[in-house]
Amino acid sequence: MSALDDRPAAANFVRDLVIADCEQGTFGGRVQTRFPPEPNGYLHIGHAKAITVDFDLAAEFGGVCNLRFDDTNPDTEDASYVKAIVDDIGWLGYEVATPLYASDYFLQLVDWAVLLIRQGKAYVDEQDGETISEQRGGYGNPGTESPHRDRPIEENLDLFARMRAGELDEGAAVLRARIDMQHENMQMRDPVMYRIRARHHHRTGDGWKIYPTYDWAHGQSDAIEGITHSLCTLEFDGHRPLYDWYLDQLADAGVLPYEQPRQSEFARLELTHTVTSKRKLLQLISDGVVDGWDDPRMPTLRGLRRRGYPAESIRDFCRFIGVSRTNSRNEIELLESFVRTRLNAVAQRRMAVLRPLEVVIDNWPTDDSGVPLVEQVELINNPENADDGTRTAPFSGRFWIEQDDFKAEPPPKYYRLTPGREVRLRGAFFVTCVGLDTDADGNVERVHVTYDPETRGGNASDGRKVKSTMHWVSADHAVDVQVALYERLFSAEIPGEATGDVFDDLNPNSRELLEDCKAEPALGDATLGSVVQFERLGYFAHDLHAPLLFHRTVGLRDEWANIQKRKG
RNA sequence: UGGGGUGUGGUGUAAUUGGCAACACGACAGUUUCUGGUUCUGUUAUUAGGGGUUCGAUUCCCUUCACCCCAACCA
Repeated sequence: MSALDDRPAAANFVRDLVIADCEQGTFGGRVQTRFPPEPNGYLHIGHAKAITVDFDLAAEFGGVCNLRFDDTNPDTEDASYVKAIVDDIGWLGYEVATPLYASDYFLQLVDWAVLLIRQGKAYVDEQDGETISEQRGGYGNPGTESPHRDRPIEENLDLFARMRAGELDEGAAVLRARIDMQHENMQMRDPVMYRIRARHHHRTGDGWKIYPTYDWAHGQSDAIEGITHSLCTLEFDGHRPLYDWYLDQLADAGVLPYEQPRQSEFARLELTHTVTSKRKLLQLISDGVVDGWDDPRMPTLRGLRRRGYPAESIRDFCRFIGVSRTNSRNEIELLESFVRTRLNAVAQRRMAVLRPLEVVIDNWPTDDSGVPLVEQVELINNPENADDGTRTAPFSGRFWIEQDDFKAEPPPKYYRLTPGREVRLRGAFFVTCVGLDTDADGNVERVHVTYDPETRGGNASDGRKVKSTMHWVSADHAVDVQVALYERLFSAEIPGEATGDVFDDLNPNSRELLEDCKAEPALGDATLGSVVQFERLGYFAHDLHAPLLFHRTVGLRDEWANIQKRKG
């Protein structure tokens, strides 16, 4: 654990609740949480918040957090997602001893359902879904009771057994809790506990013909595992009375193995310029807007990872934004600031030129046969970390600079290379612009400079200063690389706010692939997946597979860009 | 239409439960610097509105308003 991880957990209402429970001995001093994803999609930044809250809270109070797959709907779930989710959680930095599955409790759940039937608290309803829905009533109007609501217990037992045995067709019947069709909370109007679904399940195979609903499975799974604090998002707030009702019945029957767990809800994470809805992420892929779940523009953990976001920075962010019940949306800039903070400390510096402009040193020395001499200059790997040491880079009479770093006619406050001005080439020499070559259209093709041999290493012996230090890459030694530049996937802060359709706010320039970039030779020794800083440009991640492809993780804070933006 | 939830700067969270509204991001102005990065400093708020109780209210009471969630055999 690094220094940033040591900061005390921020105050929040859930943590206060846990502290109060510990003081009062509510759960015998135990704290146990769970993260319950449904294995039907990939984890994204929103899940990262839930994971961080669930795992950190348990860890802080000496408890454990279970990873439990909520695999109660065989229609959409798949084993491949299970694997990816376990993998992503591990990458985020959390240890999962053994993944658990709601499907492991199917037998227990059925036993408990039978218990409720015997107590007259559940019944089989043979009406179709549409009828049941109509009878549920609406906001303000009470529901009406099913004609099957008062059928004899033996009949319910028999019908439920037949549902389970596969003797009834899909949709022919459901098991319902017998609560209150007049209840002002819709969730309490005799909710469905089981539906008939003769499907293959990724873990239980073809044995089950009925599957429990979320509400019936979730709280009971919590109880079986000994969960104390069942944390979920705000939209489940209305389900809490039902969560408690089921557990109350089982507690009254004396069958719960642990203290009765409690559910608390907090606001989900929303980010500006980002969508996290599973449906919309899927559509981005199927429409070909992005390349897949791990496209560096995706808010998925796999995407962020490929983009170069350190797992620690995601955790820092999730810890910092807090836990509350206020619907809110965090600025993506905050996430990026945590990424920069982490990367600034650990990323080694390298030089690369994205849009090359050739510079020739007119007074550079040659050997007897007219070949330019080559100097090796020493460069610091990371000014933030002396232990990273130094490296050398070749320097000769021709090099590349960024097109942006030269202006024939400089705008106000521009202090990079311009005719007549002297600048420093990082770690090398001072050079002064003495001329330029242009093509037929007047575009700058090449810049001519002279260098001062007395400035070797980057300092003038007479102590004179220059306004600007620029990065460069020796033209005769450059490594050709490709760089993918990324901007926000959605240009609007709140995608879809204006028209109702998030896809109207897609940024057409979310990716720009630069094929003709020049990098210093040290970049040739790629460590796949690692992140470096290209000096003055930003942080760039080596692709996981292609050694000479770099993804821009995030740019450096750029005051010059702000100055230009302000001028419009 | 009924029920539930939430309102603190541009943004997100705090405030020892009635005592100078704090932290961070962003923005702006400086500082430092061989990265227009980093560092450091400063500026950026009548706590949704209106009443009340009190010496004193983000906190307690009344009231108005705004936003979010709920009528899947999804989770």
